[in-house]
Amino acid sequence: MKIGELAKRSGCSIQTIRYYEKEGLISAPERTEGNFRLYNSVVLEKLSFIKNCRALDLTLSEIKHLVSLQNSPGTPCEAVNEMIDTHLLVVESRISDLKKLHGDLKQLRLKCGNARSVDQCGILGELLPKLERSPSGTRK
Amino acid sequence: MKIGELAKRSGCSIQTIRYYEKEGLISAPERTEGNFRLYNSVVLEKLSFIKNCRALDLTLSEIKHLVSLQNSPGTPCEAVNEMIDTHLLVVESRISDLKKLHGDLKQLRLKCGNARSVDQCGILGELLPKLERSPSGTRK
DNA sequence: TGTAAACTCTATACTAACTATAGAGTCAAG
DNA sequence: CTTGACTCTATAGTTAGTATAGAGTTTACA
Ligand SMILES: [Zn+2]
Ligand SMILES: [Zn+2]
Ligand SMILES: [Zn+2]
Ligand SMILES: [Zn+2]
Repeated sequence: MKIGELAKRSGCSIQTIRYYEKEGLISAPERTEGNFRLYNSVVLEKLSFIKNCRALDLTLSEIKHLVSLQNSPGTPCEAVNEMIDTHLLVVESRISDLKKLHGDLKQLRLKCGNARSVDQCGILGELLPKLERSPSGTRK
Repeated sequence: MKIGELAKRSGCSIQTIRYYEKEGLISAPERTEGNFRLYNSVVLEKLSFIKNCRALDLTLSEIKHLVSLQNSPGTPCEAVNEMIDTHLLVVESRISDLKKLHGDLKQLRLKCGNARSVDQCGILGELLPKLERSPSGTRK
């Protein structure tokens, strides 16, 4: 199987497959005489594993770690659990950041109805820093 | 005020200020004889505006758009409202993606207790592609 | 006056995980 | 034998900065 077919079957793009190879997530395959990569179906499983991990937003470096763990089957799997736990914490904190952001944006949105002009826009006004507005005769 | 003082007063790093200048978010200031940037306090307001926008996770390109709107005060502010609305949608979809991810991770975490070995890890097992497991005598 | 410290300058490389070329080579069909 | 589809490597771009290197400038102090 050449890289084009692997791409179709795995759902990874050709460039992504070459990128994973360069990053050491999958091993370099044999080549044909003409220097084309030649894959067997085992790599499909590897790519599938990587896709599953990426769907959980694990980083490539974390995935690399998991792959290397798989290659030492006897060792305890504690590190896997810890990785997932850590990852959960990251995701939770991202969610709470985004919720705060969402609240802020909602509130900001309320500051302006339609059809004002830019200089009177309630949203832009809110984004500007709060200044002592000099009421017209005051100076610096 | 030279760039170091501006950095302290604005809370942006020196590199960030130069970066914003390069990206056209703030205008290039005067220079001293020795080619040092010289700022007046107006730029503090501009940086503050940018920081407020970044806190809402608006992109630099969106902020650039807002800045250019501010420079045409007469035009209607509809575009501002639309930007915030669009941004809200993006944030909402990120939140729901992350919630799904969180659920998936939680469930995955349950697949493994402590103290197993890597080859029997429930989490790794879950991440591997589902295969017809050949029960030992079966072949391809 | 000399010089050392602190500051600033530009240009470049790095981050993450790809994507998108350019330009060259390979292969199969007609 | 040529066309088209495929593949190769190397390089640049994406975002919003951060972090250098190496050079020049300014300030403080002895
Ligand atoms: Zn993680
Ligand atoms: Zn408005
Ligand atoms: Zn946006
Ligand atoms: Zn486990």
